[in-house]
Amino acid sequence: MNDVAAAAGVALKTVSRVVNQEPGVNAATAERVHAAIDLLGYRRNDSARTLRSGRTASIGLVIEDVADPFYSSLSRAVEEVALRHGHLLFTGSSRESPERERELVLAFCARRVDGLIIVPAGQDHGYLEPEFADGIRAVFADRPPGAGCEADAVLCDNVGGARTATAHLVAGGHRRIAFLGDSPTIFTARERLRGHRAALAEAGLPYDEGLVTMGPPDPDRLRADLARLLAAADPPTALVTGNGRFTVDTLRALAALSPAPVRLGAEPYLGGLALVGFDDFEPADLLGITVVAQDPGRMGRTAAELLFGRLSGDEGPARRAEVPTRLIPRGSGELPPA
Amino acid sequence: MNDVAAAAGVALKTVSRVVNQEPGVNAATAERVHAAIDLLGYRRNDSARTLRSGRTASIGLVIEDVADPFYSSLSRAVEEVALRHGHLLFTGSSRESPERERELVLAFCARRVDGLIIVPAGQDHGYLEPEFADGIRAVFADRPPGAGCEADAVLCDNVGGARTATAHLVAGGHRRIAFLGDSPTIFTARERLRGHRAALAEAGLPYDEGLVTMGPPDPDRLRADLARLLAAADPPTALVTGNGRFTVDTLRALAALSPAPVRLGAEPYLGGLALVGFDDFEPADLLGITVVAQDPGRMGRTAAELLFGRLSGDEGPARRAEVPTRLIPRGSGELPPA
DNA sequence: TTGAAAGCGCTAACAC
DNA sequence: GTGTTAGCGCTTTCAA
Repeated sequence: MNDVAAAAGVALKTVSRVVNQEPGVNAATAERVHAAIDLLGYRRNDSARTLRSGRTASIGLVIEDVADPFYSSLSRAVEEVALRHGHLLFTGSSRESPERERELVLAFCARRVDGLIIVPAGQDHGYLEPEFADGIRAVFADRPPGAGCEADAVLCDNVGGARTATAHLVAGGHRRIAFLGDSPTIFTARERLRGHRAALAEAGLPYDEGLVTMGPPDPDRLRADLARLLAAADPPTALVTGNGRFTVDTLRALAALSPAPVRLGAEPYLGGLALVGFDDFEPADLLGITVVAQDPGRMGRTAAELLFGRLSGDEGPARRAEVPTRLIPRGSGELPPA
Repeated sequence: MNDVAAAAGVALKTVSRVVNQEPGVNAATAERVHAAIDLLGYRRNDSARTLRSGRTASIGLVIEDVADPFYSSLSRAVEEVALRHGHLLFTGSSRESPERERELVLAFCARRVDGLIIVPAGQDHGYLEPEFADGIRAVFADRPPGAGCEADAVLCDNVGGARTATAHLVAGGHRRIAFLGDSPTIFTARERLRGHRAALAEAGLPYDEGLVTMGPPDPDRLRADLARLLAAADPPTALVTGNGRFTVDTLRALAALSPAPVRLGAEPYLGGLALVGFDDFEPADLLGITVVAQDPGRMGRTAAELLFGRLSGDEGPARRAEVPTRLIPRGSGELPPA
């Protein structure tokens, strides 16, 4: 900037004004400065700008795994909003490790991001306290912050969605409905189970623990659990799967267990079992799978807009936003009990 | 840092040494400094560190779209390697716009990232010249840099993979094989078509332009093209689809066009049409779709490792790495001609 | 083993 | 409309 100023025969500050498009610079002077900039190939150093102004024009996003379609859709939406606000985006995957979540968040904070969007893996966010005191803002997405941490959160209507899924099957005449969910350590998994139970209770159906299996996504375990369920004296006639990955893995397991070839569409499906998946996934339409769809794009957008609201001075108590779900019937959830 | 130094009764520089784990600090002194750090809740400001030292310990990744499974897998691999090298990752999606690609890259450069991994949308990378001169390193992934830009690139074996796909169908007895690809403005689409043509030529089969449709991913266009192909006097007996999105959209179109219910597995499939898709996608196994799989994770890892090699002083001429493909037979590609 | 001083490239605050 | 000065928080260099 110094060199540019010298080349243009003006003061440093004038160059700064031109570069930042501040008003109050003579057009002719600005022209000379621009010429000098082009001549010298000058580009502003944002690190210095950041250091001086205190704002980095960047935000950090911590998710579970970029390669998971749910989170990558969320990422895209966040990226979109960030760019519209002139901010750049740091991304990191926690891989469901509280340790990594913390490291990533703190690394972003050390870079002095203006704000954070966090899909928390851990339950304790006390480590954010000093950052909050420093003025960093955070919005939690998909899962709430740990107890004692006052921060905005954007959540899916997990209970309502799961209730809808189960109620849909109940309305179709099913009485024995199995629930295959993620590990109960995960917030969304617990909430969805709650919704499932609520639907059963509303229908006056008993809650049978033998029809519930929850655990980390391990195809082998899932297949074993499913085989056990189906071999029982009184097997389920329908399944509710707790997220996109579980739905696909369940289909794989069923295909492996099924004697007859698997068929697409609204035909008798997978040995007559009905299925409703929580969370939509790419070719669920081709597979004829009924789902309760989430809206990761909307979740990301909502979280990002909430964050930028905070960054532009919106104070006030922590907010909770809830993103609705939508039942999409495609055949598998409309099969009558065998 | 000043405050910490005062609290610990040492000089600023000593705090710096402790924070950076530089050798040559008395254990007792370090202890006092640590105590002061904890007491004051001090965290280093990386912006200032960056400004002074000139290294940001961050890299920028520009891809086409985070929400595309191919690129999100690539992202995850890059992220993994970056973290292992103690670097943070800026991510941005160009959305196939050369304009946006350029803006993102330059924004990352203004942040003084140490290096870049770019999936280029544009053909002209002259704008990188001054950045290269400044010491920024770039590795291109999935597509090569525009002419005149000397930079490393990690590419998929597009020609070989497409040749394998078509040759596989030829070996199965097919003589009329349609190719449904992405817009010819895209490098990979052109290369894959080349591979397809090479396989036809090697089999002594004619190249029929009427069996090729290329264009941006638009389901309606694809369906119209497919309807036209199938209604022709001499329709194809097999299809090669040019990427994951096209494969799924082709299946959708076929399902819409098909009078009979669509079936999965090795059964007569989609009116007897055989299909090999370029690029694997999540439940292709469930759908029984034969594919030539790419390896986005390996591509991302290779690109990132190449970049970090450069960052640690590896000079020398620009390199090209090629990531192999793998044919995965699942039924749809093994159907005989109708 | 520790410290003092200079300065990275920029913007804020205030002259003129 | 333009310039001057100070200083953001750190690392580098050199001295003790």
